Amino acid sequence: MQDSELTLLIDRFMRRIHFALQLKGPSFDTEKVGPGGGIILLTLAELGHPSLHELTKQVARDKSQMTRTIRSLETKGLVERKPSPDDARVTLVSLTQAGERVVDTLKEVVSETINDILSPISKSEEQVLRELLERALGEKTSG
Amino acid sequence: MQDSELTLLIDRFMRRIHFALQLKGPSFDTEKVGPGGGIILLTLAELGHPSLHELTKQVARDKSQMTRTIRSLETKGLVERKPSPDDARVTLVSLTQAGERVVDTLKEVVSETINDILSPISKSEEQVLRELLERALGEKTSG
DNA sequence: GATATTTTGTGGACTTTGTCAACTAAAGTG
DNA sequence: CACTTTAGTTGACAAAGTCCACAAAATATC
Repeated sequence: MQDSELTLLIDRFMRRIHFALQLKGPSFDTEKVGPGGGIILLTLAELGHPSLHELTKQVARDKSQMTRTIRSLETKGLVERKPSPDDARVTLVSLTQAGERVVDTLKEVVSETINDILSPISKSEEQVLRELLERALGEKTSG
Repeated sequence: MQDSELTLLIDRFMRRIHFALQLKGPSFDTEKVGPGGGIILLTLAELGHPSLHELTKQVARDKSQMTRTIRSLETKGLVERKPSPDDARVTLVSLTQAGERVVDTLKEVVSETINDILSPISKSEEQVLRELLERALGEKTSG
C-alpha cells in the first residue's frame, strides 16, 4: 500500500545516473547522441536488427519521436535502416560499425558510473537487483 | 563490466510506470500536476518541511525548474512556502491540506500501478528491491 | 477481388522538461 | 569590511514528450 515509495526510488536512481553521466558527457559523447540517443544505441546492441516498431515498444517512447531520434543517429552514421524483405511497411534498424564503437564507449562509461552509484551494495546484491527488474519487466531470466 | 544493462532496465521500469500512469492520468490528476509535480508532492510528503534546496537535491532536478514547479503547485494551492526563521535566504516548502489530499490519491494510484507492474515478483522480493535501492541511494534502511 | 480496417512509419504543431548563464540577497570568512 | 559561498529567481534556449493527421502496405470482411 506504500509502494509509491518505489517509484520515487527508481526515479532518483535514474536521475543519479543521468546527472553523473552528464558531468562526464562532454568527454565521451563525441557524437553528441545525448541520453536519448544513448539509450537507443544500447538497446539496439541488445536487440540486433529490430523494426522501428519493436524498438519503440522496447524503450517505451513515442513512435514519432523514435523516427526522429533514429534519423538523427542515421545522419551521424551510427545506425542503418533498411526495408524489411517480409513486410514493405517495416523498417529494420541496426548499428553500423561506427555505432558499435560508440556503444562500446557508452557501455564502459555507463558501467563505470553505475558501479560508483552501486558501491554501497555488493556484486551479488547487484545481480539480485538486475534479476528482479528483469523478471518484473518480463524479460529473459534464463541468461 | 556489463552493468549498462541495469541502466536500460531502470529506464524501462520508470517508463512503464510513466505510461501506465499516463493512461490513468485524466481520471485522477484533477489538479493537473503532471508527472513532475506528482514526484515533488510525493517527495514533500516524505520530507515534511524541506528547503527548496533540500528538495532540489533529493529529486535531482535543476534548481531553476524547482522554483517554477513549486510556484505552479503553490498557485494550485497544494503547497505552501514560508521563509526560514533561521536563514533569510531559504524558503521552506510544505504540503497544504489540499496537497495532502492529492498525495493520498497519488499514493493510491501509483501503488496500484506498481503492483500491476511488479506482479511477476513476490512481495518479499519487492521488499528486497526497495531495500537495495535505498541502500544504493544512501537512504534510511532502518525503517 | 473490391472495400474497410489495422499496422508501420512519417511529419507538423505544440507543451513540458531540462539546461545554462546571469543576477539578487543573505550568510559565512578572513 | 571586502570576498566568497549559498539559496533562490529569472530569462533564453535546447531537448523530449505528446497529439493528431496522414500515407502506404498488410489484413480482414464481405
